[in-house]
Amino acid sequence: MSQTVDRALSILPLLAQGPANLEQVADRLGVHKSTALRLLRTLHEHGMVYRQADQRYRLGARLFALAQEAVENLDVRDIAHPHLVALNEKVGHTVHLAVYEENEVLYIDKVESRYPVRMYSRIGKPVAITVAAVAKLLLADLPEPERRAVAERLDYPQYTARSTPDATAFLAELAKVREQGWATDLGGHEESINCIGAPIRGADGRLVAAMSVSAPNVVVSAEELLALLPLVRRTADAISREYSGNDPVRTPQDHKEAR
Amino acid sequence: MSQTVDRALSILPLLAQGPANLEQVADRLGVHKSTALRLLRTLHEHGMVYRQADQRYRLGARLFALAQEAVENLDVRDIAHPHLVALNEKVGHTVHLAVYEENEVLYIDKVESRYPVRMYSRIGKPVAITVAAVAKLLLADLPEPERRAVAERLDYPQYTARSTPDATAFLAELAKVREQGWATDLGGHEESINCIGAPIRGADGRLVAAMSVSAPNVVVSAEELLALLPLVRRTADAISREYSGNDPVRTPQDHKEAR
DNA sequence: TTTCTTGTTGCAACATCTGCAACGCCCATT
DNA sequence: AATGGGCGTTGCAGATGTTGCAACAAGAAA
Repeated sequence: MSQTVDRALSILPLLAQGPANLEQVADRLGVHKSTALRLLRTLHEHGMVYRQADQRYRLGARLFALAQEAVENLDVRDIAHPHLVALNEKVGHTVHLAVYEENEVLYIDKVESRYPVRMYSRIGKPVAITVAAVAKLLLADLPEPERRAVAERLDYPQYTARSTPDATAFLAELAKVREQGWATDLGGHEESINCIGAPIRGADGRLVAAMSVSAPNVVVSAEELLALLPLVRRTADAISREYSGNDPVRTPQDHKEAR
Repeated sequence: MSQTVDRALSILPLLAQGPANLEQVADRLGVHKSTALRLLRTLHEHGMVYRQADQRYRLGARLFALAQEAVENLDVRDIAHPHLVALNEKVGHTVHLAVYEENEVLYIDKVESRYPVRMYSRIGKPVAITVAAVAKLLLADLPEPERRAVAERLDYPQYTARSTPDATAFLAELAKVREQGWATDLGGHEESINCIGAPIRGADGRLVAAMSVSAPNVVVSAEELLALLPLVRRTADAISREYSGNDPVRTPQDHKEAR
């Protein structure tokens, strides 16, 4: 749409491959040296490119400062909430959103079941970390040494007969969760409540949050709840996509062709 | 230099603060809606901005990908990382790696403390330039006129009672740092956190980066931390040697494993 | 329904960008 | 020291791309 900006932005992926001097940039852009120079100057003023000692250009610091700032200001909740509501309207059960932070898993959003039977959970409250589906998902994503360290540091309260008994069992469960990409809690926290969860990932593939659908088995059986799994996973994936901004990203070579 | 590109790039930091709609962007940019629209479209085609469900714009995935590459291209990081990890394993405290670029000092790598007490810092984030040990080291290495110019241009926020008060004090501190070849920050940024740093030099003797070890004084006193200085300096020297390729390179295979 | 708000498009005026050619600087070669 | 080549930089005139306007479209609110 805007030729000048288009050209300027095309410089960035080019420099991402490695440092380049003015002439190389001009050539690969298909413009005159002086044009490339002016574009690079503008990029430079904004800190998007950096000029190293040998006068060659490479990507600049502001790029990751920007990315960093954006990530900090990005709230999963904002993005997830409408999806959670939509899911809740479809299935009727309670929907949770949780994040991992400093050895804890916290609920950060919740859409109440439309059925009168409610469960005990609250936004901001730590999750029952050894049994909840969202906790399993979030912990399963930790790098191996930390995962093990956390698992061994935890207490394993026997809420019910189905609660995770100890670190060994928990680590095995985490491995399974990691493998299959989803998690359950079948009566592990409260005897009569089942729960299925799915992961929400950021652009780098790491988990940023996890969501779950919970229902007491007086309303639906565990099997019926599990039938909702594809729906829950699709929702989680939709949130992931929106969160990481992957949606309509074109491949770099599309640009030249489209011009 | 280039108005169009200048405007387009000005949109990015604006969106980094949070999502904005067309009109907000146009207003804050001081241009007509249609102009802003075209700029945003161009940014969009390059994946630099993303349009969320509510039509508002935010920074896009490609920006993050580029930022990622930018960080990876800073190759001191590749070499330093294994050393930083090793040091962290030995002392347990948080280890930072930082570079100077365009009047800023940026963290480009960090290995977290194994203690639960963590400090507020993040890769890609600008360092508190007037107090941080790594900043003192990097600025002390600038040629005299530039060093003075930068020092006088800076603000001197009084984070704590021990923060560097003004340019004069800062220049004196830099002279000392230059002299002794290492630097400290004793409660200058956060009252309870101390920090010791050492320089990493390229083949030409100029600084290419600086590293530091930080610890809250609830864990170790300033004196205990200072006792680690020889170790920190040895680590920095090892990185310098490997980076400048002067010495028998230690363990080439470490890189692949650590990355 | 009407009324507002917000995003989008076509267009004519013109400001901005472009490519050129000449210049200057630095380094390598003689 | 002088010469020559490589590369970055600058001023300029022409023209291309960009701008702001005003009108339109679409959706939300009243």
